[in-house]
Amino acid sequence: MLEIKLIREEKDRVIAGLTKRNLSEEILGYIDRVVVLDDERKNIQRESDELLASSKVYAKQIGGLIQKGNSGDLEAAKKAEALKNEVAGIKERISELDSRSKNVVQEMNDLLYEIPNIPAHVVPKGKLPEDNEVVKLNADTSENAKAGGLPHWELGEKYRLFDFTLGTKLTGSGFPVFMGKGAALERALITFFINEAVKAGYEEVIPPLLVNEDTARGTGQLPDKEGQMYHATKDNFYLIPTAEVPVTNIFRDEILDGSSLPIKKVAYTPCFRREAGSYGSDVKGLNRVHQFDKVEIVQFSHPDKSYDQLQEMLDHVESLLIKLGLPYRILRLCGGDMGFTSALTYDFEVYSIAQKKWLEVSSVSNFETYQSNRMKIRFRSGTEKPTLVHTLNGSALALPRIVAGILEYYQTNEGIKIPEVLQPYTGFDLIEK
RNA sequence: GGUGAGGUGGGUGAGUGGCUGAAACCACCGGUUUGCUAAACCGGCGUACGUGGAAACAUGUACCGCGGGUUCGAAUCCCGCCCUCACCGCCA
Repeated sequence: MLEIKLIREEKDRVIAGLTKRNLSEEILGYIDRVVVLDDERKNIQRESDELLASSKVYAKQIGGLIQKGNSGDLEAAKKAEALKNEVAGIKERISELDSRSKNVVQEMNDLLYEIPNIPAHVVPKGKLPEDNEVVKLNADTSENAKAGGLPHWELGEKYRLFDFTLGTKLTGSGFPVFMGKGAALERALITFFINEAVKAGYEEVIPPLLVNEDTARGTGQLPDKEGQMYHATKDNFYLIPTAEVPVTNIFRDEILDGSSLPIKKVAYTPCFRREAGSYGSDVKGLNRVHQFDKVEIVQFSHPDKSYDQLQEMLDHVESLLIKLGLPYRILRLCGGDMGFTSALTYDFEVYSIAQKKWLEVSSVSNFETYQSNRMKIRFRSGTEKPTLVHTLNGSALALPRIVAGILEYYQTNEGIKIPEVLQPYTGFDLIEK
């Protein structure tokens, strides 16, 4: 969530930034409402603090009087009773203020949850994916370029690499079963991606795949995307939709040592997404599934350095695609297409030559303090006050679409060639019938 | 899953109704002393929000796992939940 301080102090900048997202008037109206509520919160606290202070004084007096009363001073005992009545009145007022305060804070937080992050300066205006800015194109998409061939789902069947029908039997649609060289390729990619990230200075972590409510709230999955997560209701755990959730929450409610920044973590996890409402050619084959593997990189950065770190992450992700030799492009997402919590997002897309469409394989974002404010992830340098860190994350990379891209791009009459960098990991260089 | 013990500041740990935002020690920071280092000594050393202030800072309130309750007054008593440890059961 946005910092209330920022909204108060730089309201114009906040509103100007948010208009890039094409928000409704209603949401923009929340800004003013939040400030009003915050004022109310302050007034309530001021009064309540004063009453609490006076009741503390009374309590001490009463204590003294009761002691005197116990040693026979009837006058004191009487006075104690009188004061008790007085305090009872104060207490009543305090509890009144208390419940008002709870309501105000609740409403304020509810509204703050509805206000998305402020897009960075470079974010283009726009509503739709078409408005995204192509910042790099490293692919030949012309008709006479390498094109055609079988789509990956047919290749998967032909070479027995994965089986959707079997997945449906075991679970339901969108849960593919990888097998044979398909499974080996999957595993090879995971290890390759992790090794590359470790080489780039990321520490590997293996987090839990189920998280509690606090953790899901921390990264904004709750309440915004409740319906997107699988929910184990008996224990009230959520299956993670991305490693971002547990990994970013590692430092929830922590004050980090400023000299430890940036902190870089990489995690491989399966990801679970209900994808309610998706349909059509988007969900064909591996394009969109309910369970998939992903290697995620996460950084906790000093606010002054976070855009340098973002660039570093972009370079890292790009290097993976270059090493795999796949055609790709990089998009800077427009205000309307960007995630709710992000300040700046770059998407990496691989060109599917058989489907003649772009497949998103990575999304790299700087969240600035939007997540860290919610999670209270701060750092301190020397004796300074704690300050919110910037959080960043990106896929490096999301597996199924990379597999799709590789299968389609590297298919030949002899079979599917394995990119050279992967061969040490797969142990074979060709997938044949 | 059952039984028992327990959750206090960065760490160890005292504290069973008021004088405790919390002893003491360790760690850490500043200073004195000192050829240097160490030791010794002195001082400081949580977070959030409010109020005043340009700021340094001062001050009020809250916080002793979390949430309720009892009481004039709760770290301390009561209830619920979470977690940790030990033993038993089950088991990869």
